[in-house]
Amino acid sequence: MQQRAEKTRSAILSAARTLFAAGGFAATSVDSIAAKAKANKQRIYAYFGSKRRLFEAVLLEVFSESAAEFAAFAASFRPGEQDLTFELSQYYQKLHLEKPEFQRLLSWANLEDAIDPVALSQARKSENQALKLWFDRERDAGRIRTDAEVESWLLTVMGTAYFASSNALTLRETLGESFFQGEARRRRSRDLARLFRSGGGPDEC
Amino acid sequence: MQQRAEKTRSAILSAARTLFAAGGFAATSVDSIAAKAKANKQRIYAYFGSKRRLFEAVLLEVFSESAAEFAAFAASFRPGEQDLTFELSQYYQKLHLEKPEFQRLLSWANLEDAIDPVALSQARKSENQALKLWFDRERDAGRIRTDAEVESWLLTVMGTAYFASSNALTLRETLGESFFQGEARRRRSRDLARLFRSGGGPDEC
DNA sequence: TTAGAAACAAAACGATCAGTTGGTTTTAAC
DNA sequence: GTTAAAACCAACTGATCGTTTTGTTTCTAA
Repeated sequence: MQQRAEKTRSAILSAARTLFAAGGFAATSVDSIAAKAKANKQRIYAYFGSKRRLFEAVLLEVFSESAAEFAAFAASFRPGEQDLTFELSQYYQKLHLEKPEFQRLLSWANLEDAIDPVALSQARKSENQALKLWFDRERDAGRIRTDAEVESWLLTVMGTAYFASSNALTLRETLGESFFQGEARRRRSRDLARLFRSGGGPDEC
Repeated sequence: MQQRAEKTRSAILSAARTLFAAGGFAATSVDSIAAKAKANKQRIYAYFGSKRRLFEAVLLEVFSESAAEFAAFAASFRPGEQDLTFELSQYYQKLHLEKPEFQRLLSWANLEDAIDPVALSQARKSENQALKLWFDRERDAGRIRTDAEVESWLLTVMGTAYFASSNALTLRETLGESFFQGEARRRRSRDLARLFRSGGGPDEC
C-alpha cells in the first residue's frame, strides 16, 4: 500500500470514529463519513468493505489506543508511594473526561452487541492481568483491606468512573452541577481510596 | 378518547418500548413498531405526532415506571432491621436484571441526548429525596461510617449495578462468567455494604 | 518517462425510510 | 338504527440509505 493510501485510510478511520462516537452506528451515514474525511466514498468500500466492518475497525482502534493509554499509566504508577485505588480512580475519570469517544463508542458497541469477544479479550488481557496483580500486591502489603474482593474493587473503581461519565445527564439532576467539577472528582477518588484502605488511617493522597 | 383508542395507544407504546430498547432510536422503523403493535401506522401519527415524540413518550413511561418500582422498594424497606446499602444494591441489580429495558433505554437516551431534563427531574425527585434522607439517617444511627459522603455512596451503589449490567459484554471478558450468577450478585452487595459499614463489624445481611 | 496504483467525480442501484393521503370498514355510544 | 369516532388498507410521496459502477484524473515508484 502506498503512503497516499495509508493516509486516506486513516483519514476515513478518524472521521468514522468521530461520527460513530457522536451518533452511533445506525444514525451515521457513509456519505457523511466520506465528506468529513474529505475522501471519496468508494475508498471506504475499497479499504473497509462495508459500513459494518468500518465500525468494527474503529472499535479495534479504540481498543488498542485504550490499551496504550493504560500502559502509559501503568508505567507511571509508583506502588507504595502512591495509593493504587486513588490513582486508578483518577486515571479512569480523567480518561472518560479527556477521551469521551472511548466511553461513547464502547457504550454504543455494548448496546448494539457489536463487540468482537476475541479482539476485546486480547486488547484487555494485559490490563486485566496488571490490575489483578497490583490489587493482590497492595492487599498483601496491607494497603488494601483484607476483606475486599478484587472483583468488587475493580467494579467499583471502573464502574463509578464510567457511570459518572455515561449518565452525566441523569446524574446532573440527581447530584447537582458541582458534581462534575475537577475538585469533586479528586474528592471522589479520595473517598473511594479511603473505603478500600485497611485500618482506616489518614489520607495519603 | 374511547376505550378502543386507549388500547391501541398503549399497544403502540409497548411495542415501541420493546423495539427502541432493543435497537435504539435510529435503527427502529415506524413500520416495525406498527407491525409489532398490530396497529395501523397512521395511528402512531394520530396519537404521538412523530417518531421522535413517540420515543419521548416511551422515555416518560419508563421514568414513571421506574419511580413506581422504587416506591415499592421504599415501602418494603425496614430501616434498622435491614442494611440499607445491601438492600439498595440488591434492588438496583435486580432491577437491571429483571427490567433490562430500563437501563437500555436510559443508555440510548443518554447517548442520543434525548432526555428531557424537566421530566427527568420530576420523575426522580422523590427517589433522590428518599435516598439522601435514608443515608443521613443510617449514618447518624452509626450504621454507615461517618467519613462516607452521600454522593460517593450513591454513585457507588448505583454505578456498580449499572456498570455491571450495561457493560456485561466487556466485563464477562474481564471478570469471567461466574460474575453474573445470582450468588455473585449477593456477594457483591455484601461487599459494598461492608465497605460502607462503620466499625467493620460482622455481616448482618 | 511510463506503467499502474490511488483517488476522484458522478450517477445509478434497489431498498428503506418517515410521514401523508384517500377511501373503506369496524366499533360503540346515543 | 343512526352517527361519528376509531381503525384499517394500501398506495404514495420525497428523501436518504448502503453499495456498485463507469469513466477520468492524479500521483508515485521503477
